[in-house]
Amino acid sequence: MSKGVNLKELSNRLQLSQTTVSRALNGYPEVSAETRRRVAEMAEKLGYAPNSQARRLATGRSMAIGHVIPRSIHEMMNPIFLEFIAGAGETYSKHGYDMIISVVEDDHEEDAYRQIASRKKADGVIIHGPAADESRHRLLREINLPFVVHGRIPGAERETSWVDMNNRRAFERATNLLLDLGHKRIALLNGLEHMDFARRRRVGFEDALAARGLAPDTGIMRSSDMTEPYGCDNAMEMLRSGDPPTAFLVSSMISAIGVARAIGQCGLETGKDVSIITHDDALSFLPNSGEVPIFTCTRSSVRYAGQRAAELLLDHIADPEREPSSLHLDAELIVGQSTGPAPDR
Amino acid sequence: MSKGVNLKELSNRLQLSQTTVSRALNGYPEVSAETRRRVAEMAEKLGYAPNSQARRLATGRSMAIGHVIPRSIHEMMNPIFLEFIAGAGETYSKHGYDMIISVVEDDHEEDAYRQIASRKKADGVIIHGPAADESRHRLLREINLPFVVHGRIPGAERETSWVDMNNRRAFERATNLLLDLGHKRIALLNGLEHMDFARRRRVGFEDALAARGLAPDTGIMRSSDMTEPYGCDNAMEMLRSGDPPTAFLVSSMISAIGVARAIGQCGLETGKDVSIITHDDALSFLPNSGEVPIFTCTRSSVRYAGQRAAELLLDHIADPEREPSSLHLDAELIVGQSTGPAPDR
DNA sequence: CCCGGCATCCAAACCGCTTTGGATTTGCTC
DNA sequence: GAGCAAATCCAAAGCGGTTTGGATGCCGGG
Repeated sequence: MSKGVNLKELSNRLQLSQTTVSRALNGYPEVSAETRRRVAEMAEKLGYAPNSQARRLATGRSMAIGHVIPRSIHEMMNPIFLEFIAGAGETYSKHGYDMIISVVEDDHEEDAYRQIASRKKADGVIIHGPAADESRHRLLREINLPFVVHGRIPGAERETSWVDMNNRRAFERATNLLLDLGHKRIALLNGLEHMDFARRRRVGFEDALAARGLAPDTGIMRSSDMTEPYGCDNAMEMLRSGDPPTAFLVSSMISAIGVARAIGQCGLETGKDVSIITHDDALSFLPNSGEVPIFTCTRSSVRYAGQRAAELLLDHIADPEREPSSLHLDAELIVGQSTGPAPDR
Repeated sequence: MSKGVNLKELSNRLQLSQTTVSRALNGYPEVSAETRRRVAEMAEKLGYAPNSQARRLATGRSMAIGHVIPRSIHEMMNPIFLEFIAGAGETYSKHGYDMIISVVEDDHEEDAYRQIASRKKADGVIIHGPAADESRHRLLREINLPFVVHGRIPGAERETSWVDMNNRRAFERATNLLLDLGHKRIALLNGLEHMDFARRRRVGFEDALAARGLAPDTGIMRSSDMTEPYGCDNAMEMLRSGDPPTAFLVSSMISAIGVARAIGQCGLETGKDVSIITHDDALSFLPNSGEVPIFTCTRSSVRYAGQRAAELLLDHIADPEREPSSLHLDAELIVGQSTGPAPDR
């Protein structure tokens, strides 16, 4: 455990060439078992660890994955992002990769990607929060930087690798559950609809309504950053209107909590007077579990998505010829305490 | 904007030596203005960007800061951590540093630090969530890796650099506010008290009580991971007991939301029947602002703390001889809607 | 006994940049 | 016009690994 031993010194001590020592440590075959043992022993004794910069330079691979996040991300600079990162990070460290995160000014995102590529800072990146009019994938292809999308890029599903949950289907099922419970007037508190995932969720919602011959009422459909007050304020406004909804379909637990607060403040009871279904990203600090979860929800672990997205990316880096491949995660529909039959009018 | 031009090629094209080109680009004085201009122009034209691995190897500085986070962090694997990271990240990119995050198995944390040091992966690290019996600072000192603590290490305040808020004072003031409002029975929902910050908050709470000749009642003091259900369940239990508290002092907005939910479920009104003061880390997705914030709170921006901690660390890396220095942030006490005079009994 | 072949190991080139230690030129002073 | 410092620029030596292209020694086969 001494400090700063490098290859040269280690090989000197062993009376061997750097070549042999390097090979012994990296598991190449042209080294005798006995020599390999000696090398390993001495390396351990001297606390040798290869300098990563030197190795990266020599191999030409940076052994790092980049995540660039704009400074003022809306939806993203939220816990969901961290949870994803945590999942991806597990995969990276398991494979000896580093995770580098660049927080950049909003208008420097493209620059950040270009730098990653030109200065060889990372071997690949992950695209977060694809928008409805996404373009980052073109840039990345142009600069030849491998990537995987968390979410899907509309129109480029075939040609890109991605990991996403089935947003449309999840919200369709959730809506059906509410309809089955007799709810006719269902509010939608969606995320920002310039984001692909929010758009898909909305389609799922509308499809379910349409299947029963119902038309969506834009008067009780909102789209915004999914904060707590967003949920509370909008729910409050709707509940106090002349024709209040009897159920809410919400895109995030955080906002759902706000909705529940509004319901309480109106003297109503969640799950009885008013129902809520929310999407649950299975965030660690916002558990919605227990025998009967607080919220009825569509659930899909973003952390898991992070792990898998990272694996996909590493696969593509290992074999650049590989065809794009994707993972479609299905959200569970879990019945909790926040839903009940529509109240008699 | 072509690809892969390196120094050698660039200097060939310019009919200059690599030395001169390097110097011109890095702003050294021994280059004529005219030459510098030519170099800059050609570099731009060919889209030259120095390979960061090579540069790191040559300079011996990795230009990166490490953050190691255990896989199953409790308190930390929460939005607070991300917000801090975001702040720190801004500072890093402003100074040309990369941020590398290692998510490691809980029992490999020490290993992670040793690797960062021995393989020269980062020039420094930030210690997150110091415990009451912290020891990471010793390890880091031993392996000679510069660091800054987010929080404080009890007993090592002098010898380490840190950025922390005034936890004790904040909770003392909050408690005083409640006492001034006539509350006699105040519950404390604290974070995990093996963490330094939680311990300090508790002391502040107890000090304020003691100053008025009151003894803390451990029957209404809890310490746990600051989740939403934690707040709700514990508040519920206390409110339903024979001698319920009239006010709650809570360590996190997330849990405070849970407390509010419990209050609602008991048919009581927050800010009237029961008061809440929470600490507010100013998380972007949990805004507690507006003319009159929802929660009365002690507020201190962790994002800001992240920025400053990063600056401190970079300063120390730039000048290793520098004495440890620290930043003590003061939390504001902000009155919102969740507090009111103690109800008559 | 010679030779091809395998098992081992090594010297040196290379990755792309920074930096040291001059060499050459230019500009002034006296 | 000599002398000297300042201004410019360059060749080459690292930084610490990986990898190519042999050497060397030892073996059994012919």
